Amino acid sequence: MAGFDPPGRLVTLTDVAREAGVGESTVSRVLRNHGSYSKRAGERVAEAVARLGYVPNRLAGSLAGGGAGTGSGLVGVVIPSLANIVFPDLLRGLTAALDGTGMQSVVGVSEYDPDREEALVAALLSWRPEALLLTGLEHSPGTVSLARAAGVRVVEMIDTDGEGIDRVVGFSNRAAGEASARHLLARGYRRIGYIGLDPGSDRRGGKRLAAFEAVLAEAGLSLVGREVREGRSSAAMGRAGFEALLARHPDLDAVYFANDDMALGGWFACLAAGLAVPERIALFGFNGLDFTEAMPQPLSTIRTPRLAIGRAAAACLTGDGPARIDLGFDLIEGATA
Amino acid sequence: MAGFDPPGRLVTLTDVAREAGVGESTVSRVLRNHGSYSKRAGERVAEAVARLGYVPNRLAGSLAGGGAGTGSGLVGVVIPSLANIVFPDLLRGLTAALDGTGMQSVVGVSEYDPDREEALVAALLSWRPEALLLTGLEHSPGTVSLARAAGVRVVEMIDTDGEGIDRVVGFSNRAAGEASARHLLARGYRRIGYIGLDPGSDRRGGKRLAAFEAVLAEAGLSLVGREVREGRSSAAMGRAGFEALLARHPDLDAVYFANDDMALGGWFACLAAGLAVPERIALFGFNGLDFTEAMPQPLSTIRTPRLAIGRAAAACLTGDGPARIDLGFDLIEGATA
DNA sequence: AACAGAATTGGCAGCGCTGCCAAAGCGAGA
DNA sequence: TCTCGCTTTGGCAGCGCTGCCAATTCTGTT
Repeated sequence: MAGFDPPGRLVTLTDVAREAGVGESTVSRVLRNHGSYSKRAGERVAEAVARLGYVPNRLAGSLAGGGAGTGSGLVGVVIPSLANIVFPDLLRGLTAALDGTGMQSVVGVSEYDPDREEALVAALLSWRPEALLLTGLEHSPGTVSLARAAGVRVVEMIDTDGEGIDRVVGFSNRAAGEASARHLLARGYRRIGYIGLDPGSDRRGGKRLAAFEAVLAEAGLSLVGREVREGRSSAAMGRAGFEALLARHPDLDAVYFANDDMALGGWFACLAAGLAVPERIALFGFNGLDFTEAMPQPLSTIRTPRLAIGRAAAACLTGDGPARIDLGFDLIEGATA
Repeated sequence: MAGFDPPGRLVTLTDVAREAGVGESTVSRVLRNHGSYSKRAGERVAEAVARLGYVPNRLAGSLAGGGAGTGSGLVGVVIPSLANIVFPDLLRGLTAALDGTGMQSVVGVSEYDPDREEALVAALLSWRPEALLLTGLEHSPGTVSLARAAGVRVVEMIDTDGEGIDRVVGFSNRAAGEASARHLLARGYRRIGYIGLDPGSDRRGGKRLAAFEAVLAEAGLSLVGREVREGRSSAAMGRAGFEALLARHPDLDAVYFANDDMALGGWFACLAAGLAVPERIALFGFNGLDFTEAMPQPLSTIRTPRLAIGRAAAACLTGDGPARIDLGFDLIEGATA
């Protein structure tokens, strides 16, 4: 039952031309609706295509279509992870915007490893994509030179704090960190802890934290304690981290989390331990994931424009927009801080 | 600063051959490490590649490489959504398994629309992928005939309840629904409600529900009430649905949710309303998402082998495994039912 | 009916690469 | 030194399609 009608050759454009009784160029023009052709030719070709079940070969089409410039219809995308809904959200915005343009994205997952990112970029470029979408601004030198030499549009998504290769779409993680700190300070919290991931791999989290600490320093404060974990962030990690941190620093009055997943874990921990939030201890997250607003106490967090970033990145591919698009973020006051 | 060194032609294999002072075929053999060549030739080619910054053109490679069979190195994947972490998990398993094989996946998102799925399949097939990975067993006739005519391996993921086109990898949603019902019955719950999505689009959820109801019927019971919502499932939707359902049927003693996100929303609703779980009302989810185990009361749910499905699907592409792989699922007793 | 100008059409080179094949290089035995 | 058998090499056709160009077929005029 495997799908093998003719195990051999697939239907080609030449077959369609023969079947329709027209020339190859005419078929090509009809199929792409490019150039002029008669109504009659259009009908005959459409019939032949239907009869033969022709599926165009875009490998050939892209190869033929003027090597550089005309475009293959592929977009190469590198994201660090699929485990965190943030990146699928990015892809969602992207594919939604790409839908109907005839472009497809080829996705690589770097697992936060710059070397792997470089390998992926090389692999993706071998498909001669029309554009390359990367995540963040930190890349290996090899990645940068590959991207530059490719002669295609390069869009770096999410982070706007630094120099980009070509186009940059995102928001300022630094500003997000600062806003978080200012919010906590304004609410009167002074004994603040942090729970996050290894800044070596979580570059953007590291930027937020640095900005957060800078604001604390301005106020003559510093983090009371921090708990940094390795691996994939999760509610379980957030809960364990929170419990460990609170055991070390029972006098904390607020905790800043690297993201909402971990913050949810922290909230679970409070619930389990009977700690009043935010009276006994305040929680502040990052990302503004869907579930936060359904919580009995909506999580105080920062909502990032993930879909919009994906969409804007797609828009960059075609238009000649600005080199840098800052989509900002929203501070969600919530009820946990 | 855009990445445009030579706005015109990119480096080709012919350039490398000239630079290295060897023939094109030799370069090709060296680069693919296929066929025999001297050590000296290998070195000269490697140097020339490095010097020129050559990136192979796989469009051309795949086109040349014996049309059918030799393989393009692309895998076409269609998933219904990126908004639900379940499908990124699938991709994660897949890309992890594909990593190092030189294959890349091209992903399309159908948004649960069979027509869109068909369009995506056609679009993906135009890249002459080596395999086509679909989600679920329900497809439009057009999708099925396209897939069959393509002459490539077709793998349908997640659901094993029904006939597949070629290969099927997943678990039985029917069995999952039955297991959920048996669990609730065994725990003594009798007045059970359901909160889920429109079964027209959520086919697999519909299968689970049907099986769930069949088990209830065997025990002489039926669902006390159900709340079916449209759109993207979320904790907020689960919470709203739960509150609506409970308002209509205050005597419910358990609720079966279409997935964990909605169940989390239900749990939030209980927390907010001060309803004891599971004493006053029990909650049962589906999927076994990460956060469920970090909850103060771990959610009672069914853990689905999403990563393993992705991995197994990747394994199908190469090997000649069985037509159907059932990876099963785990019932997580949890503490909410 | 003849003609200019526009619309439509087919032929064919070539995109960059791989597979095939024949030619060349090489070492060892006669 | 010459020949045999193996390894290594380069040339070239062709994958399926598109772009270009010249040929052909219309149109509306005069």
